[in-house]
Amino acid sequence: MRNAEFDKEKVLRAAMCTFLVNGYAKTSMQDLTKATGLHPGSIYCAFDNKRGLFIAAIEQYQQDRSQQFEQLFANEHSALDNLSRYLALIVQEGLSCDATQSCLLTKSLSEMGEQDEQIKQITCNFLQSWHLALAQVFETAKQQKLISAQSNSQFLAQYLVMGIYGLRTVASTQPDIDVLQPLADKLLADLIRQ
Amino acid sequence: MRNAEFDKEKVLRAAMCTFLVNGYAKTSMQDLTKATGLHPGSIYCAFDNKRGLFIAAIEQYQQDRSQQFEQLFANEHSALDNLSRYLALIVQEGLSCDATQSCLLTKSLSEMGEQDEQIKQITCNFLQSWHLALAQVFETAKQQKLISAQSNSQFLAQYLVMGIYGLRTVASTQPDIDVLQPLADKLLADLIRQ
DNA sequence: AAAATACTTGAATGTATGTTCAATAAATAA
DNA sequence: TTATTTATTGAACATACATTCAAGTATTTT
Repeated sequence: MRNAEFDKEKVLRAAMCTFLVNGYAKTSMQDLTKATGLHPGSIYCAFDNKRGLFIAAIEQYQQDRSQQFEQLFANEHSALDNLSRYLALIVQEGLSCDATQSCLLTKSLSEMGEQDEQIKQITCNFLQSWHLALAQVFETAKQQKLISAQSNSQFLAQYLVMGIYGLRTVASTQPDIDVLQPLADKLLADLIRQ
Repeated sequence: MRNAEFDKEKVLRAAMCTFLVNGYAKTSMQDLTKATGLHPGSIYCAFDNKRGLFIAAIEQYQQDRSQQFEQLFANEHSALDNLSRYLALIVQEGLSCDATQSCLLTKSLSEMGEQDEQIKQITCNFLQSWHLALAQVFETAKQQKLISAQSNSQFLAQYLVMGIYGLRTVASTQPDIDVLQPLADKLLADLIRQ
């Protein structure tokens, strides 16, 4: 027996960044060996092929984002304050003009959803679980009497998801705080309005 | 002298569809010769190279969309009715599950914006002119006293742009009328609210 | 009609790519 | 220690790709 020498999470995050900057198709194995420090054979041994590494990177991405999400919402603050902080974070990411801060799930879905059914399934499932997590936040807001008891948490979460997708795209054309912050503010206001 | 034998607009729309389905990187010259009916040499003669054909296809896309937009809004109906019809169209496109109905500008920006500055500029400019056209619609709504005179048309258009970006992404994960229509309805309602 | 011009054809070219593999090294088990 | 298993190395491979080009064809100009 012999264990792998490399740190799997580090390798996956390096691959993740490379895929985020170049996209899947334009990321070469050479890019990946440079970014991860692994030789081709090691990548094929550990992840089967380029696509396998990509899928593993997507899964790592989801895990990292989920953990970040839980950390942000795991407190006793008002759910709406947490939502506000969450949107501020997304605005910040948009301002950074850093491709490694954008969403690997939507980017991959946009690039490959049409041609790779499995990757479409994986990304859609992860996006769906994000939607559900947001719905939970609105449920909490309801319990905290911050929004009307008649509110449809599911729907509000869907609307917020839509808004965040849109906000990220706007950020890619206008990474400007004076553009993004008012949009985020109105989005939140429209969500909590009775 | 001798004129090209092919119909340039037809060729560009065929290329457009191919790029929309496969993305730029995964569209091969072979795909393009098959889709357009042109031989490689003809493509290189008319458009320089694959990238030149891509840029020409983007420009054709913008022209087609602008024309469609103007047709939809060139009437004496209420500006809000026109907006409502416009959103219904976008919902329809989302339901179609047809990659050729999605937005070539945002898709190209997402795929290549990080690596090709010129394509980033072109797509951002076209998206910006769309934003301006929508701002004009809100100006009209203001003149028609359909929205408050204090409304910021520029901002409302930006918010609508954000919503449409988001709606299109939601459609790619859930092409379901029961998901998309309520989102479009709330988006419009939030726009015209005082 | 003849010359000139410009488009069309499709095979050929060189390059870049994802992948494989045999040799080597390291770790564990017997 | 020895045997066995598994990871690492990096050169080699086959393929697929964007692009070129020389020959052929059609149209216009003189």
